[in-house]
Amino acid sequence: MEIPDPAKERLLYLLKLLEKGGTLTLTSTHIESLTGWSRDSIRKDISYLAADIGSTSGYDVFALKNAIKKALHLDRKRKICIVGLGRLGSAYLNFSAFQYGDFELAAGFDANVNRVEILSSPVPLYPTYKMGEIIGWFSIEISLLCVPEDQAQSAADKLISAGIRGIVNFAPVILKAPPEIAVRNVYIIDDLRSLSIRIPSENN
Amino acid sequence: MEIPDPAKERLLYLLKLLEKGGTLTLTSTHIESLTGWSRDSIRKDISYLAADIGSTSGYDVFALKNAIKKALHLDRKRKICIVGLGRLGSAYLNFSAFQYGDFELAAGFDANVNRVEILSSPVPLYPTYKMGEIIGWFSIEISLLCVPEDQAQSAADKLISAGIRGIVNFAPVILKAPPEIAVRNVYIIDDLRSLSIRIPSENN
DNA sequence: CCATGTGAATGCGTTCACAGCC
DNA sequence: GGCTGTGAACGCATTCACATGG
Repeated sequence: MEIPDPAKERLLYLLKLLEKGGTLTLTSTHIESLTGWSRDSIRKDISYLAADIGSTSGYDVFALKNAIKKALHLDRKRKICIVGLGRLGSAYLNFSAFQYGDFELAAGFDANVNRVEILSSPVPLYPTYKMGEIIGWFSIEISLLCVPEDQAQSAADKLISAGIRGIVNFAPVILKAPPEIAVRNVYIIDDLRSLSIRIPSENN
Repeated sequence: MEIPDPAKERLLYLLKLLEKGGTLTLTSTHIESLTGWSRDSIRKDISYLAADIGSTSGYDVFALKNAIKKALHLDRKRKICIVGLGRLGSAYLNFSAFQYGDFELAAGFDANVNRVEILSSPVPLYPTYKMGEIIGWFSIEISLLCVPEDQAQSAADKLISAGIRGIVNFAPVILKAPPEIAVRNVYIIDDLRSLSIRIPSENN
């Protein structure tokens, strides 16, 4: 059974919830109170997993986590890299979740050779022109794009021709990329707008 | 006519696109090539705006921008604040888009009184215990929540009882909040996962 | 009563198809 | 041919309703 996209997003959020909460078992009613989604849709979503995780007394959290990870293909480590080692990029170099989590930071890139040599980092750093070989060599799938606005598109182009599959874009631009490349924009103004349209009010 | 949620999200993205591109006029076919959405749904989305912006030769970009802003209630400034003035929070204090854009930074808060007094900032800073009065006084609608993980929930509780309407949460926790409070989580691991499930592949 | 799971029914968002216009 | 705009048709996601089990 193909999982509908909205259901995938909910399952992703549910996974996050399960990873935090300390309980061993959880019912759809309980999840409803935590998320606001209907019991029915929660049961349906979980049923898409086609795994044997529910009993008459709720879901086994451990089994449910694994089933979601498996169904959404989050059950293997993926390699990532950082392009642009300014303030933001170099901060992510030492982000602890990239050292023990499911996303393994494999390399950092910057056009400034000097910066590449001077920065201390737990992973190897390279000048930008080595992106092509390194990304293929390490099988890097996703890149954080942390370069200044005016360099974002050209850096993205290099990443794409190097074979990247996904980009987390921190620059306030809309990247042009072929549809098979997954792009996600992280920019505070977008978030504020998205929140604004969800805030109900007298005059809104 | 009530605008469907998915259409709202597309319109928000379209607005961003319009604000970047320098053209004066745009057709649905052109937007299709920029976004990958179908011409049909684009026309339908825009028709929800019920504004007179399309002609036989495409849409007037200026009128379209205004119509989207109006329909999504983005046609007025909203006040925001920052809670937690560590690395991230204090960086946003001086973020230029908060000085000329549609979101006006009105205040910053931190539990550490010393930090509140020492930091230089273009907006007034207050100790946390003043949140209640200040948020009401300035009609602040949205807060950036930049405190450490273990303080996120209690800070959120204070914001909510002070009357905040939306929260951009940078902490890697799931905030408990009543449904009428809009919450948006900004956390890189979530973005990476969301990208991962959209990356097609042989073994995915 | 509580729970999961699932086919069937509902309802909503997208797509279609065509009218109207340049 | 190009374009917008829109009711109608379609298809998919959610909800319902009920079977099954403790």
